[in-house]
Amino acid sequence: MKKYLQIYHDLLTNIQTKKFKEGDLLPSDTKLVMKYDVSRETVRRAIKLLFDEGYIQTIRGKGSIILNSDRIMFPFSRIESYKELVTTSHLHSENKVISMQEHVDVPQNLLFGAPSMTTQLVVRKRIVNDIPMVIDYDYINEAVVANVPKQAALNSLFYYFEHDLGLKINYAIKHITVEPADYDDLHYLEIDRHVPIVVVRSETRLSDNRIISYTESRHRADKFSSVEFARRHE
Amino acid sequence: MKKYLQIYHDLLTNIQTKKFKEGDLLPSDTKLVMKYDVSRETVRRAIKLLFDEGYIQTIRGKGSIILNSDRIMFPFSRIESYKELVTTSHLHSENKVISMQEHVDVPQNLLFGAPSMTTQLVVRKRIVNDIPMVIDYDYINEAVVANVPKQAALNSLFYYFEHDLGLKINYAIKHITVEPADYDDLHYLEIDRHVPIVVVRSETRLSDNRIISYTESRHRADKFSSVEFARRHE
DNA sequence: TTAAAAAACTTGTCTAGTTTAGTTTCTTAG
DNA sequence: CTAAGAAACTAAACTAGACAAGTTTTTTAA
Repeated sequence: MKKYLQIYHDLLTNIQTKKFKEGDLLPSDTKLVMKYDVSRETVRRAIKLLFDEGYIQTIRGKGSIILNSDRIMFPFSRIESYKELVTTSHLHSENKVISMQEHVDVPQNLLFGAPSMTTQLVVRKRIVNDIPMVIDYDYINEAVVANVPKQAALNSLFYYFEHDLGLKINYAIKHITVEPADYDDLHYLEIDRHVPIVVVRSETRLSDNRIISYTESRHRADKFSSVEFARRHE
Repeated sequence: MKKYLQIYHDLLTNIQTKKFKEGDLLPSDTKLVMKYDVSRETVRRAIKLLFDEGYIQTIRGKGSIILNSDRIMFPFSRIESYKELVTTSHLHSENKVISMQEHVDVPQNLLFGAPSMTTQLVVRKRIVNDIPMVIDYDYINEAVVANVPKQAALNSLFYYFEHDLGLKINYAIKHITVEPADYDDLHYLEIDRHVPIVVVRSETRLSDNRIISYTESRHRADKFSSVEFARRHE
């Protein structure tokens, strides 16, 4: 395990379990250097990660203040935020596979000009506390993943890609719009036609920059909520 | 000027002006070290920034691939994305001040449990290409900023805070929901009642962690669009 | 007692190296 | 000509220092 990630996770756990309280100062670089027996740069990498993700606020000459992290839990600027949301908030969640189909072309409006590819289409419905919340259309690149078993779709596609296939997912670009509900939305989400839909269209890539999937997630807007943390650079 | 920021801006300019083309490799660390006559760590800081913001994809052993940066231009996970959007896309934009009022309490739903404060409320309307797009309710902390002149509200509050007052804006937390239009939305945005509103409620802080403002931005959802870049950490 | 100066902290930036792990290119043996 | 191996490259992680620029605490002088 990389040292700086070890330190990062260690500190993060202390923040999330409130061992380090909001408003308090994190141990200084020097103390962390002594505690973990690493160089200062390594400590600073861990600190930088916490800073970038909005867990702390560093002030020169003073220290690193711990921020309220309860509020920065459910951004969609995280890949697969949905699974995280469900596990961290102890909701009862269910995945239903609506359909699976091989050798499908990716729709033009998902590609944003990129060249097309043959994919396996997985359509799923996510139900939280017995309320249908999201319909996901996943177009999985067949050049990368041969054939997704139904069990993987029921559980988590990302988990299957990373743990079972050993693929490294690296980043995603997400386009967010609000659109009227279409026929399938009405049907699968069991809403009436004046409920708008938050549509998140994304392209996901591996660490070698190959595209693994295109996804269209359709959330019922009345139940939709997201929190973003934005830091300013000079 | 900090060296790593200098290098960062230099490289970014080359990417944005397409001098470095999509799919090409950035000059290697060693070459950049020679070009800018700095240490490798300094080069790597600049590279890291580009990486974090989604401009490049680094692959160990290979190099740093330049990604398509046209698509990662308009996220709301940037503070004051609106001004950026307008300037980079050469739209004709106008700011109208609807009202200004001193000694106002911040509404409960904007505070998220934080203690209240006295603020100056500035209500504005943003018009792009003659279409009213957003209503902004800015509650500006009177303990930080004495009295905002109307001219600053007409131009840009952030510009006024940073350039005229020398304040350093550091980060913001943004809550995004979709809600039905209220009476003021219908009136000021000139829409009818079935157009939903994307509501972005945010808290903005300075680099010393003081709150400078709470903002509620109400966008007409049919014209709303955002792009988020999400990188995965282990 | 008070106020100024000094010391001891803090984070931020930077240097100059090493080792590790991965990719690409060239060379060499068959 | 081909395939295997070596060499030359690439980024990633880490070390051990330096000095700068702030804040806080302690000491000193009036």
